[in-house]
Amino acid sequence: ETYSHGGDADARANPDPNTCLGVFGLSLYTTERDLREVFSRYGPLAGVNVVYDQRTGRSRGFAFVYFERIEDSKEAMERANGMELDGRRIRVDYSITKRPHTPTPGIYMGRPTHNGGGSSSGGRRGRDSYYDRGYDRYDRYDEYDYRYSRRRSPSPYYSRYRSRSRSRSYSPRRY
DNA sequence: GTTGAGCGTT
Repeated sequence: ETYSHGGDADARANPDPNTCLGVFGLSLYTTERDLREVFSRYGPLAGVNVVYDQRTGRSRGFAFVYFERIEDSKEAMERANGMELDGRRIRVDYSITKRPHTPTPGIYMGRPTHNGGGSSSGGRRGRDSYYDRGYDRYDRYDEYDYRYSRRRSPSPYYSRYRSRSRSRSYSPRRY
């Protein structure tokens, strides 16, 4: 195991049934639209989210599919796990994480600090406790994050390539 | 069509 969390390893191996499915082993060229086509066969979806590499903009090869109903996600998990998609055999399992990380608020939300300790190393600052509570609070995901995660075109890879070749198409061909 | 196995802040 690459995970040193001990008890969490079991939760990773056997996630509880959930409306959020993790889909792994995807082709780099499988888009959210492709996943939507496949997984909407099992029931209405609440959202689809391919995880992209922040630097390259390419797919990292896994995605999250959200169902409205848990019965549908169960069926999708059983039927779509191991299916071939874009030449890859995909793995489908209940997600252990529910949603992307909560963005940093940028302001201090913690308890007021009294300058008594002033330790730069130790202890738990107010910021940490804010994050801890934030996770629990938003653990039950709502429609808040999927609405605006859909606006971007799935392939910045392509748009870069397109604009480049487009500017080149005006130069004359030779030889 | 840079692959592995991947649980997420575009």
